This record gives sequence, structure tokens and C-alpha cells, in this order.
Amino acid sequence: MSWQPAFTQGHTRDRTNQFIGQLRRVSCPLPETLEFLQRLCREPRRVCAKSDIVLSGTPSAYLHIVLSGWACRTRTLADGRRQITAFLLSGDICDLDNVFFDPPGESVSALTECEVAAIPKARLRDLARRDADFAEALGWFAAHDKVVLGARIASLGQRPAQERIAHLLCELITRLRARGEANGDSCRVPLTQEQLGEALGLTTVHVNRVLQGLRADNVVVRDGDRLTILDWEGLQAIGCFSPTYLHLPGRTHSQPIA
Amino acid sequence: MSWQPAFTQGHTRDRTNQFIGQLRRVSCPLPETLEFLQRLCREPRRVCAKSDIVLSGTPSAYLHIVLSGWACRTRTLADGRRQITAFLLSGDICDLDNVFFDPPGESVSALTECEVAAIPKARLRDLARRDADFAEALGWFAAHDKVVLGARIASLGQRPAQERIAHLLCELITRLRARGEANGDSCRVPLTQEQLGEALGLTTVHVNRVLQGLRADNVVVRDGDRLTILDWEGLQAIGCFSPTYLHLPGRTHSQPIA
DNA sequence: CGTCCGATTGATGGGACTCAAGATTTGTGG
DNA sequence: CCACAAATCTTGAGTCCCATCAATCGGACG
Repeated sequence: MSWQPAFTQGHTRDRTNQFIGQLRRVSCPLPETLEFLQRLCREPRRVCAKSDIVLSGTPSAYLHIVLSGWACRTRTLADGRRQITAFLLSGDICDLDNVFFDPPGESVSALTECEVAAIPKARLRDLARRDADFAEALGWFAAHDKVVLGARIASLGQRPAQERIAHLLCELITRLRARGEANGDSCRVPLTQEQLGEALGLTTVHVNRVLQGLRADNVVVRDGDRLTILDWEGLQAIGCFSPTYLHLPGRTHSQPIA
Repeated sequence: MSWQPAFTQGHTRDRTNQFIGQLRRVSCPLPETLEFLQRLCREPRRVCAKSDIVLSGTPSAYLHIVLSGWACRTRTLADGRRQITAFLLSGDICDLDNVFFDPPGESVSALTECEVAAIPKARLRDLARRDADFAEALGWFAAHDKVVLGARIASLGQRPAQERIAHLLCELITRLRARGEANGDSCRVPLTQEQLGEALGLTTVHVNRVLQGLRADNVVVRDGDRLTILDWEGLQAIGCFSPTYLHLPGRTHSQPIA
């Protein structure tokens, strides 16, 4: 498995750190806070694909942040069925709620090889106490997660399969674009159809058929783990997607729905 | 509409305030913080049933807290379909994420007559800056919401209608019990089948039939807005419900699943 | 070259939706 | 206090979306 994180630029200094970037975008943490976090990010843990970053039910003293690669939060029901509750991209916090609730109720698994930063929870709390701006940023992250979860609930509850898939693809592409990990209308989406199904509450078989439908209509094409949008307007329309709820910075190559 | 909040006790001092109670349970805010909040709670806004507490898309300078009554967060899709993303009971914060994201993406509507406290966001931020414990409590609330949302996603994605309904009923009863708003195995659940459907991604008709099935199996009975559990163990088993994720205090009259 | 994993295809069945009508409850005004 | 209106609940018949089961195909890899 040769996954290569797609960095926008290859600076000689710290390469683009999405987490620190977001942090600074939503608040003004103290220099010492940033420095501490940056130091931690400089020696990330390498996690290989398909292994767990956080294991539900197992207490953990760390908060985890994805620096590169793809991961997902999963919840396993008593009968073994799995639900993916979120996809985590570079800069996303894995288990913010577990700062308060230990052991975690959800697992986090790497979908590709990942670089993960681990912050001791005790230090994090300390940081938040000392630095109100940082605390506020954490609140922002939590609120952001809540919004995205709410959107997913609406999708699962109200939308038929095709719309649901289209919406998820729109969301992923938009988030990738904001990170500079998409080239125009094409990007890597290293998800199997089974994983898409687990996130959307659909079976692999049905995901496959719907995806073929979208392809037949010249909306999207998947070739391996490369996803190409042929008709961005169309995909948005099918998924009733409006990127505003993601609260991302700058251009996301999309117009608000009139 | 003669809805009467069911208070556990009729103290002469402040009557039981679930919000303040929870706040103190999860952290130790400064006395002045508590006093400020208590003062606000003492003159709540009265909101009549079916009216909006928060209107999606309309900026609001206040954070809202349900002091008594039932409310729900809803999200309306472009085509008009509605999804209820959460039911809000006494002490629950309506729109915590909108402290960061204005205007709100979700509406909050009163399902019964409600008493609602409104805290100016600016004051709230101020409070959180001054009082790290209070800030931490807010984090707790946000994390808690996230956990509950995650559980609902798993329900919507993986469970068939009967399990989904059973799970939601278990959740509601457990939360009511923790508030002292349930008498033994019976409590008021002022929800229409349509509203249950909107929360569960099911049609009214189907909710009705499943509910009848649960009744035929002597699991639960609904009489008007009164819900009575005939077989608590059975209901939990059907819904694969384990109350731990709700992180409620004390007795919830339930055993962890072995 | 055989194995494994993921994508694909087909046939079949069922859970949930839709449509439509009636019953029951709740609310309202005279 | 009754009559009427409006919700809400209930029931039935028909349909469809999506799940299930089962097999095949293709590529990656040791």
C-alpha cells in the first residue's frame, strides 16, 4: 500500500500543518501554546493502514490528531454491525469528546497510513486553562463536529441512497479542496465501497449500483482510489449540497444555492 | 394546552434547575458564574408549544437553555423534509454550536410550552474566559452532545425500525428518569408519532405499526402522551440499549449489558 | 500461480414507503 | 355543553427501494 500524502508545498521548514493552521484561523492561541503543539506535531506516530488509533472501551490518556492520511471514527453495535460516524482528514481531531469521557465509546481507525500526533490529555487541559483562546478554539472544533454530525443525521434520516452518496462525495471533495489535496475536479478518495456503505447505512452492493448510476449519468468516475467529478453542479444538485455548513476558509469552488 | 413540568421537589428556594445542577456536577464553576446564570434562569422566557426558540438562518445573540418542557433541534432540507436531530429536555442547551457559527444551521422548536433561559453570547464568552471551570463544563456539554449524535447516527445507519424506535424510547426514558420526571416505568412523552418519525427517519404510518407491534408484545404502551414500559429489559434488548453513553448521574434503573 | 480483497452482476425477497380512507382524539367557538 | 374543525392515530392495499444471497471477475501480491 503506497499512500502518499499530498502536500500543497514542500517547504523546508515545517511542512503545512492543517491542525495548527485551523487553530490559528479560528482563534489566537498564545505563542507558547502553538510552540508546544508544533513540537508535538514534529514527531508524529506513524500508524499503518487498517490499524486502530483509538480503541473504543480502552482508556487513553491522549488526544489524537490526524496530521496526514485518512482515518474514520467507528461505532460498533452489539451485533457486530459497524457504523462510520466520521471521516477524518489531515488536521482533524480524532477523539475530542474523550477528553471528557473515558473510555471512548467510539474507535478511530486508520484507513490509510497515517501520521498522528498525540497530546496528553492532562497537558491539553492545562493548556486550555492557561490559554483562553486555545480553549475557545477547542470549543470551535467541538461545535464544528456537531454541525457535521447533524448534517449526516439529516442525510441518513431523510435522503435516499443516491442523494446520500452524492452528498458525502461533495463533502469529502470540498474538505479536500480546502486542504489543497484535490487537483481541480479530481482527488484521491482511498475508500472502499464497503466503507462508503458503512458510513451511509447502505450495503456494498447498493453503493456499487448507485455509483454506477452516477457514472452512467456522467457525474462522477471512480478509477481505483481516484475520484473525478465530471459534473460538479450536477453532483451538488443531486446531493442537495451546500458547503456553508462546513465553515471552511476561502474558495471551495462552489456557489451557494440561490 | 396544559403542560405542567414535573418537578421532583417543591423547594421554597430556587426550584430544581437541571442546567445549574449539571453544570455543578461536571465541574466547579466560580460562585459568581453560578450566580449570574441563576439570575438569568430566574426570569425565563415563556415559549408556547410549536413556536420556534431558534430559527435557522437567523442570527441570534443568545445561547438558549431549556429549563422546562420539551423542545427539539430540527434541520430542514432544501426539499422541505425535516429531520429532528435531538430532543431537548430540561437543562439541555439548545444551540451551543451557534456560539461559534452564526447564523445557526438548525432550528430549535418547542414541542410543549417551554421555559427558556437566554444568555447573551458575548457574556457567555466572557464568562468562559474568566472561569476556566465553566469553560470546561461547556466543553463537556459539547462533547456529550457529540456522543449522543454519534449514537443516533449509528441507529439511523444500522438499525431497522423496531430497534431504532426501542432505542430512542430507552434513551428518552433514561434521560427523564435522571431528571426525576418519570414515575417508575411511566412518564410523559409529549411526542406525536410524526415527530418520532422525523427523528428516526421513518414515516408516521410505519412508526404507528411498529409501536403497535411493541404493544402487542407487551413491551410498551402509549396512552395519549403517557408512555408506560411494561418490559424494561425487553425494550432495552430490542433497542440494544446501554445507558452508559448518556453519562448520566446516579441510578437509571438499568443494568449494563453483560 | 494461487490467494485474497474489492468490485461487479443477477435473482429474489422483505422492510419501509406511498396513497387513500376512516376512526379517534383534541381543540374551539357559539 | 354541544357542534364542528383540525390534528392525530389507525388500517389496508399496492409498490419500490434496498437488503440479502450467491456467484463471478479483476487486480495486487507473495
